[in-house]
Amino acid sequence: MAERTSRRQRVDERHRRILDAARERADADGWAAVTTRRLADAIGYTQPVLYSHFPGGKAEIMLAVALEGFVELARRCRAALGPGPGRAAIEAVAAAYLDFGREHPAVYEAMFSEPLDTPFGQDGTRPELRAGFDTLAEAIGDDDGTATEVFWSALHGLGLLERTGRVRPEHRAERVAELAARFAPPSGTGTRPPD
Amino acid sequence: MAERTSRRQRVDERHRRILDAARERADADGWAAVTTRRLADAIGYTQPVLYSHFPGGKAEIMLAVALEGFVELARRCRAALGPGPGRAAIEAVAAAYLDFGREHPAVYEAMFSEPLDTPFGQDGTRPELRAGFDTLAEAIGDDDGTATEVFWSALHGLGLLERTGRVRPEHRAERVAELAARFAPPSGTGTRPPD
DNA sequence: GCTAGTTTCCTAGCACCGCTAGGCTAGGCT
DNA sequence: AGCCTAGCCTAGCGGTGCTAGGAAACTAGC
Repeated sequence: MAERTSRRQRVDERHRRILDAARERADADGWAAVTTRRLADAIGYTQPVLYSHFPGGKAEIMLAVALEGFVELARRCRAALGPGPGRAAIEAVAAAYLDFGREHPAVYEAMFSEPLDTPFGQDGTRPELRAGFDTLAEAIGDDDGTATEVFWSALHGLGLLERTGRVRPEHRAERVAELAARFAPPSGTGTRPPD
Repeated sequence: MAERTSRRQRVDERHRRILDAARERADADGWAAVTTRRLADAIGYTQPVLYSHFPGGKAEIMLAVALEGFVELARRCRAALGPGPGRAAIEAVAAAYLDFGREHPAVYEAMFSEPLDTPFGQDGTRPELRAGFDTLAEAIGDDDGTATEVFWSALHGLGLLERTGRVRPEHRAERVAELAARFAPPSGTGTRPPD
């Protein structure tokens, strides 16, 4: 019995090491640099071992990294969200969101750039994918969903355009402030953009 | 002389066929489906011929497709922009922008998902890359640039999240309306979101 | 201790990728 | 006629994701 537990532990630990190696390498050099051979090398085994953990191959590994990313992103946004809605809360959540995207570009890419067959529409969506969206909705005081979708889109676009150098890097704070001003709830401190 | 012109014409026409084949195949099946072998087959030549037109290989072909995309996207946005700022103009420009992204997903991807070493910051940016941005700025009546960057980010994010199925497809019109309401200029018809 | 069966892992190979070196052929020039 | 150049193709490099099949090690029953 202890024998079997030990075996299970070894398998689990290897599972973790695959995901950690994939995430770190991808965040450092992009998903193209994550190859099955390098990944196998990183964990001290050969390619086929990866397929015993992830039969779907590289795509399934990316999906697993993405799912963990959703949990982490939601956790960070939740932590940044203060007691109630308002511009400060929106800015804090936005900054947390963008920070995550900047720190883990490849995880973020796996989360959002791939079609990801699992449903995302608000009905059948898995709870871990839903938590981040709910936090964004709470930040801007939206209960319909449309405003949250637009707010989220703006965050998503901001992170991507910043990463690919399409917007002025030094104006990041102004953009976050502008975004918060545009999406502050009507009854908040103010709805007009600054300046 | 006519001989040389004819030769030049043949080269130019082949150049065009490469770009057209790449764009069509990519928009239909994604850039991963655009391989140098298939591309060479499509134009009736072999692989090395591609490299006489585009020494940088596939990356340079994608860049060329992207540059043409910038021109077309700017043209469409400009055409959609009415006489002056206002919610209707914003909605029209936003719809034109999103339509382009939906019709040419791979062109759009080449335009914005790649790092694209040519500068994008407002100083040394090539005019064809600048035209679309200027149109967006004009639509929302912004002259600073920050609001335009955020507006553009929202459009960018909307298109991408829509394509990857992260937002409810049937709410597209509501999102565009919401976006226009949030970014309508202060002196416009109204600055409050609808509903 | 010995054998049979299972689990675990690696070797070797497939088809495909982007890309390139080198040779063949056809045409213009001297 | 002979050479030179441009244009194109054949063949091949190293790398990719992925998989079939066999070797080795470990477990269980006697």
